[in-house]
Amino acid sequence: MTLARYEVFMKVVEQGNFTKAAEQLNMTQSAVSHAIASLEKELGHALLNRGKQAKISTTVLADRLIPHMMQILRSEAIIREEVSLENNQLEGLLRIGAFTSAASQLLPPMIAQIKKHHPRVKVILFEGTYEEVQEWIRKGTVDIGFMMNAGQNQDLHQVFILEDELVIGMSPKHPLAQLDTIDISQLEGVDFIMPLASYHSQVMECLSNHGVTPNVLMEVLHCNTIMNMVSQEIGVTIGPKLLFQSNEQIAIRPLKQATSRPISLVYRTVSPTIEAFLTSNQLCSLEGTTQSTK
Amino acid sequence: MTLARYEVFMKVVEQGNFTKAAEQLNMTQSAVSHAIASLEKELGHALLNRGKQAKISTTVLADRLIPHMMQILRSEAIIREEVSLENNQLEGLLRIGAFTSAASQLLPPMIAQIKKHHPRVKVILFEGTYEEVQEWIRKGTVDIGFMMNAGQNQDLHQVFILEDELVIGMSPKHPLAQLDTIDISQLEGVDFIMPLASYHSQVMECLSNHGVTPNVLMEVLHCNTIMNMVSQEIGVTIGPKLLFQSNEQIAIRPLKQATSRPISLVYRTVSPTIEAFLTSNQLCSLEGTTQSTK
DNA sequence: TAAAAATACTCCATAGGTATTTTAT
DNA sequence: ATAAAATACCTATGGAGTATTTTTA
Repeated sequence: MTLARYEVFMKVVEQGNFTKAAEQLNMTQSAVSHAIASLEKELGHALLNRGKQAKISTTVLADRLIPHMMQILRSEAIIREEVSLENNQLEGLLRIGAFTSAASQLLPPMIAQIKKHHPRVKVILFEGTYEEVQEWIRKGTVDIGFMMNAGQNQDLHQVFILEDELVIGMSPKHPLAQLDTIDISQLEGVDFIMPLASYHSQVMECLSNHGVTPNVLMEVLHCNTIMNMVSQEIGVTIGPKLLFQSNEQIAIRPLKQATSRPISLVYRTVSPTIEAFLTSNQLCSLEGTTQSTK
Repeated sequence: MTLARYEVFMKVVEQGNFTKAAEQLNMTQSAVSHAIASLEKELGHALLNRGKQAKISTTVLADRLIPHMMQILRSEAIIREEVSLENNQLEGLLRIGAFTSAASQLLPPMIAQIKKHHPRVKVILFEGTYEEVQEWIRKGTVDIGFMMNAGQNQDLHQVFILEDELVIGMSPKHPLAQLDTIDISQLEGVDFIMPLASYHSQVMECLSNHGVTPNVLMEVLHCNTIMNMVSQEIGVTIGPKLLFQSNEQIAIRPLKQATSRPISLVYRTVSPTIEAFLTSNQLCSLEGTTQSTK
């Protein structure tokens, strides 16, 4: 049994395609076909449903085996990382999951730090919604990721990063920008850009909690589009402070009824690369305990 | 990279000896030597300190790698179990850790049950002290084991089995056997067999808590010896009810100041064999929650 | 008919064996 | 002197390549 076969199999499942998997693994389509065939032969059962269907799909047995194959590959990767550490040159792969605001605001300096201390660590960023990131951490698609309200998650380690606050974002020329703090009721009937982005539900909750209905001009999916709309004085919006804070075209005003939520970095199991990532950013976790960085 | 090399390496570490490891793995000493050498070559570092020392010992790097190698082998074993399950014939290895009383009283019917339902599952019993069993579960030496006071152990699943009570064990002819319940103060000055077995500390605690000092005739390590002494009327003893209950030569009397402790089956990660073991004994666990079997 | 998977055939790297030498107690 | 590990040497299995055929959309 060679470990490589699991890697081939997982890549095929991921790509849904033998040929693409072969390319990514720098091997021939034939080798991939052989690998899968020999794996299936050794286990005595089919792992992939091919033919008849459009796409390749996994059998029920394969679905039960995949988590353990992933576990094996992860452990093997950690072994390689530990060895590279022994060579005073950490090498490895760090897959980070992040939602937009974290990816754009928090991550760049963090990645710079780990790259500075450990240039041979490859970082892959997976960007998605809050829910997707959470799922990726759980499933092991990413090694570590940002989460809101991480709370008492069973067996997840977490490091508190900061409190993210919902704020009003608007053009500095907007009348409301005169005020230091804005009461949410002041948004009643105001021209408003409704975000459909990952924090949509929070904004809705915030508005409905206080029975406020602004004049929703449009609903916009992408964060950048929202910010462009806002800076062009089309309307105001509500969003995480983190998202707006580096955009000098947008004035930020706290909400009197501010709702803030903790953002944490969360991971399932330590590994040398995760440890390196945390320590090069002066973050450390105390066994699932939330810990301040201030 | 073949998985087998990890298995070879782990067996060598376990046996501290290439030749013995080779025997257990049904291969030649030469093959083992090759396997270790190629593993060390591939990783680029020594894993074993040989020569100069009497025994083989692991390097610090090896110590860091071993847990992950074990994890890989465990996952691989689970994959095989899942596959055997697919063949309607569960095959696998179940390593159970138990202290004496559990091993002799609780385990036999349990093992009979799983053997009945799944004859191809091999069961290995590891008998040790409470502390050893606990350590084995933690380190993964055993897959599942009995624990006292399992409490809120971080990431261990547990299934409550029963409350085990400290009781007085004595010959039926002993004067105290007349009584239904015995007050611990009645043991003051009484001829006593002090157990050095795994429950020694509990007995000591029980006695000192109530300031009672019986007349300790001897201190005995083995449970069977203790029971023999007691049944031959040399003295009385204190021990877990579980231990005495099947010995009809020994009268059991509850202590008025009874101290009982919960015994649970505890495991770190599920696997098909563990699941089979639990379900064939009508035990099921609710995610780390203590659950009664009554 | 085009793209993807399977197969036939070949090659060679390596896991593992036998026999022997080297090393450590 | 003895037991255990390393090494030299050999074999065979199977992983991976090229070239080709088969299959499915």
